[in-house]
Amino acid sequence: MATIREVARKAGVAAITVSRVINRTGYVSEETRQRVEEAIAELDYVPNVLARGLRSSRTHTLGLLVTDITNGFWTTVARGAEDAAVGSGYSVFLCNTDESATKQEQYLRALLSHRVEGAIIAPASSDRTALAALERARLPFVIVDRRVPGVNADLVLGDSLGGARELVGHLLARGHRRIAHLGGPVGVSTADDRERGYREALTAAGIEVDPSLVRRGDYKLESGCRLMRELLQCSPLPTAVFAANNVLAVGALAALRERGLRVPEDVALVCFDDLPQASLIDPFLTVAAQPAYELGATAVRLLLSRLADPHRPPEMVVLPVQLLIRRSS
Amino acid sequence: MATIREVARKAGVAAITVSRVINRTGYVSEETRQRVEEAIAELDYVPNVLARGLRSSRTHTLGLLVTDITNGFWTTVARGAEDAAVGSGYSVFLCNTDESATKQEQYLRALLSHRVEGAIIAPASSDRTALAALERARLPFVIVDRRVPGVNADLVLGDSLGGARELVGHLLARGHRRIAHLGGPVGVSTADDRERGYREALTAAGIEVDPSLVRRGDYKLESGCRLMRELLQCSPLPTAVFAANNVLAVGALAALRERGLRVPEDVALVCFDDLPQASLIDPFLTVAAQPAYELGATAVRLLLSRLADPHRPPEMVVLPVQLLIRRSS
DNA sequence: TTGTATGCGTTATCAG
DNA sequence: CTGATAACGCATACAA
Repeated sequence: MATIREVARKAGVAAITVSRVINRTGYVSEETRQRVEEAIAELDYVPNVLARGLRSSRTHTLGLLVTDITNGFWTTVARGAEDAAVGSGYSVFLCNTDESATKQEQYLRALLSHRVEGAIIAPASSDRTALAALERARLPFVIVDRRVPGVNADLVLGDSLGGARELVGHLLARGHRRIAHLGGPVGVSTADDRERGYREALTAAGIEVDPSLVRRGDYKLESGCRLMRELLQCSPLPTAVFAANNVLAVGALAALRERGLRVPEDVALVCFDDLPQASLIDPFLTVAAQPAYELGATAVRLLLSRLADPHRPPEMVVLPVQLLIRRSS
Repeated sequence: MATIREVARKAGVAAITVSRVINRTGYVSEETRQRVEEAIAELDYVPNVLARGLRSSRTHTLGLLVTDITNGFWTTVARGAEDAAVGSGYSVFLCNTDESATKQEQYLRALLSHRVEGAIIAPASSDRTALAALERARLPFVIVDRRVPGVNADLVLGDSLGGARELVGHLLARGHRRIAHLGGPVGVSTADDRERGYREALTAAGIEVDPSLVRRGDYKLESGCRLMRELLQCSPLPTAVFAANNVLAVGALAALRERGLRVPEDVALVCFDDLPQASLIDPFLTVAAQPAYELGATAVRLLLSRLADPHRPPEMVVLPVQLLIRRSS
């Protein structure tokens, strides 16, 4: 691969002049610029970002850690983040932690090692020490989707509490009284908030929460399937189920089918997060859709604003969720 | 951030000794190693991959270009690739070209600029000049999912032709005679092969292909919707539809619903590529599932083997698809 | 408007 | 087993 010096020699200038042409810094005469650009084209010159980053400590790169790359919610967050970043001249390293604290740690090291200028993190664990490495390294970061207590960083969330209340309120309005909850990981703020919203909605309606109808697992398919199977042991059966996210809901559907139960005829089902493809397919679950694209884009905006002003106080942005009512409930 | 020299000073050794400890190259006494590792831990030292890559031109990084990050097929390919890469000490830059030749070009430049050691590419266009930049830069690469005529590179494909024949064969066995085809982009090998398989299966069954039942678009939701609407103008209506991929199928479903038609009662629908979540939901499309994870993993294996032996002749690997028969057809 | 000297953090090379 | 020196490709600081 050609280097900046080879380009310079071909164009009959010094390397720094080529640098100035590429980066549009400083003055270069029109004629010189022409010659340099020709030389660049002829040699297929591609600047070496390693050398550039090493010298300038500006890598124009951000990191994004998501917890489940196969979930449409997260790929949409990623697209929102990427579009916002590219629009500002940054690229994004997309990393999938799979809800694993170990993978999260490895990727955070990798991001530090690549000298990204900032990171957007959906924390796999609520343990704030997991982010301590970033703080020690003074790497600016934004937390997305989940609160982590005691971490002093910008934060972008969907309104889990409000969304859960609305979903359960929707079921109540349809006449359901025996409503179960399939919850996510204990300690993950979205899961905790959604359970709280569920409880508050029931209590406000004068319904006592039946502890046997509240199950917590993790945000995985198997969990949804297993917890739903457990719920189906209850008697009487719940008439409706509120799943804490889309993956849990799909797992629950599998368990329901297994038992020959139809949605919504036999059991109503609602969940957090949209099912992009399935939304076009029966049974059309009612969902509380988070603005995933905006979550990603907002996180990048906050991060870039922090890079510009490292001393501004941390912000918390809570984006509203949208209730998409479909025929299932 | 601490540098290797600071670690060296703290441990009372030369920088190169720290390097040897980190990279497990050369001999270091057990006692020295201990001291160095302590210093690394105390200083939170994270090696700078920019400097490392600059000096050694080994970045331990691969690039992966996919055409649609929101499609579960491609996220699964990415996971397969990533697992295989990480297992061999590589990390992967995941890039989403969105089927756009322009984005593909930008990302290829970015990969060259980051000095990745190799790339895995799902070509957004069948234009081989799009890959010329890689050949000029002598960057080893593997093509995945789609053939590009005239490119001399390793290739990993699913069996589009065979899978299409099987899917259409399945419909024929169910008694369908008027079968439509929703095809992908003209010139994209998967789309071309699938149309060919469709035609061959019909011809072999003694059925003449009705040109008005064959529509080609791109692999986007809108395309599936629009083409299906067009098909619904035909008279008599087709009794079955073969969509060239999962996204087209979902678009087709939307158009069918719009017209109040049920799947499979009114129109049978089959497609290429699985619908991971929707598979648990009605209407349970019969699909030809490609081994997406293995496609990704195989591509990485081929790429790494090429890095080890740049002169071995290119290989072509065709992985079989699996017919998942569900109740829709 | 252009150029020279220098160093970013690491590892290759050679020396001991 | 350990170290000194130089160089990777580029951009900063300063000079002309």
